[in-house]
Amino acid sequence: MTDPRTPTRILDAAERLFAERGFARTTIKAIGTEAGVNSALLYYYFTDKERLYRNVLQRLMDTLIERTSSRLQAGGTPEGRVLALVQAQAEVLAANPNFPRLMVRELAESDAGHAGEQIRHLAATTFTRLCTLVRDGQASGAFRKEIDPRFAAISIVSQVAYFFVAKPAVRILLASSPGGPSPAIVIAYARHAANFALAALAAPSRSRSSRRPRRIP
Amino acid sequence: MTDPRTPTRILDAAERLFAERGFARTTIKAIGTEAGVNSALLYYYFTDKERLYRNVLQRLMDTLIERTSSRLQAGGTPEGRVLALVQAQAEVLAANPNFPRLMVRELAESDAGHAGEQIRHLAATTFTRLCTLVRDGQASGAFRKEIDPRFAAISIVSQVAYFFVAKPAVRILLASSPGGPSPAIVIAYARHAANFALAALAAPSRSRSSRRPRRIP
DNA sequence: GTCTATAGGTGGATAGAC
DNA sequence: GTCTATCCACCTATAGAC
Repeated sequence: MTDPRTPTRILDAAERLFAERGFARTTIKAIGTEAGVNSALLYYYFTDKERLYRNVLQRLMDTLIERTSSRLQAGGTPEGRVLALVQAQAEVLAANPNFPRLMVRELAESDAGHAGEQIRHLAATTFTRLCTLVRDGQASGAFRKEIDPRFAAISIVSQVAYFFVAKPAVRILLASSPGGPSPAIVIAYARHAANFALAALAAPSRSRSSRRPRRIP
Repeated sequence: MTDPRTPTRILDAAERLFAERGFARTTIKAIGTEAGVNSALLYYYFTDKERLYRNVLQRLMDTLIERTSSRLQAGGTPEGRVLALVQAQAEVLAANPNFPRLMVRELAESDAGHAGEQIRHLAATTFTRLCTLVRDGQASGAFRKEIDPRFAAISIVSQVAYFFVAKPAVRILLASSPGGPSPAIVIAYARHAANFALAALAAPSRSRSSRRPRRIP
């Protein structure tokens, strides 16, 4: 029985299991069972386990890039664009809970990773884009100039990314349901993160000499 | 030949390999070789692979707790204490590069983790402590009251934690050496992160009506 | 305490029928 | 395209000599 949905089924199952258990602990047989197909089929479609894994990652990255880049076209003030980026990032990660887990595993794997190159490149691209954005804001006078834009980019991305990675711990702090924080909380957090970043970046209003209390040099 | 340093050697080797490759991809034989001892000895000292892993994690967590709690006794202003916490966290993570990797793996593993409970508890404790600290600052008027202290705690921890997790990507952005960012950069980043957080938290100076530009409600 | 040898189990991958 | 059966490599864990 030829079923055109078989490859998709396999990818879906593989994505779920790889994210939950990691590459090594996930068996081909388990993926087959989860997908409801015979495990020998995985070889027919994806040659071997390694390639299957990379396919999973690639599919995830494609949707990520597609969904964010459409949200980032709109110009506007630097503040508005930072805001849009943070929210787009939060939305995508919230919609694909498997992505942050897989991504973080790859990052943790450093050099021994399966798809380290793809992932590192993606992360670096996000950082770089944000970095430019912060520089623009500094040039326009909206953001404080003493901040290193590269560091700022890391700070901003971190807030959102880590929220999803550390979900189990966050769940305890927020006393939220076992399935992770509710969509409402995720949205609230994303808004908080954007505000937090903007408040940190904001140039002091040119009003007074007593600018801003105690910061270290 | 009885050698009292054997258990330590094993733990050191195991820590390195588990952090690099993860639990499943790390073999008992590889640990033995790395430690320069016969692999059967691992069973003599640690019963089985699972327990060895938990011992590695436990040792790491003990040093983490010890080093940070000593740094956190000192009272002071809320700003000073946030500062101290961020820097202590950065120092410990920088000194034990294996820790963030192992920790993040466990977090990613969600429920299927080997030592999930320990790790989640540790993370939650850190969050909770910071959370209280932010609340104190809000009570004293040093920090803005509209911020949810739990969200703030997540934002603050994230900046530092993610920096170490995403090292490979950060490396590209910062164009730093293959061994990861230099100590000087790590210190600089830690200072940035503390400032970033404090600037975001700081209550607006009670000077003017035009407080702080464009924040979303 | 340390080592050798090996049992026993698991999982990736292939051959070949349908 | 899909399934059954199976091979083979590898790894955990133990038995037992020294």
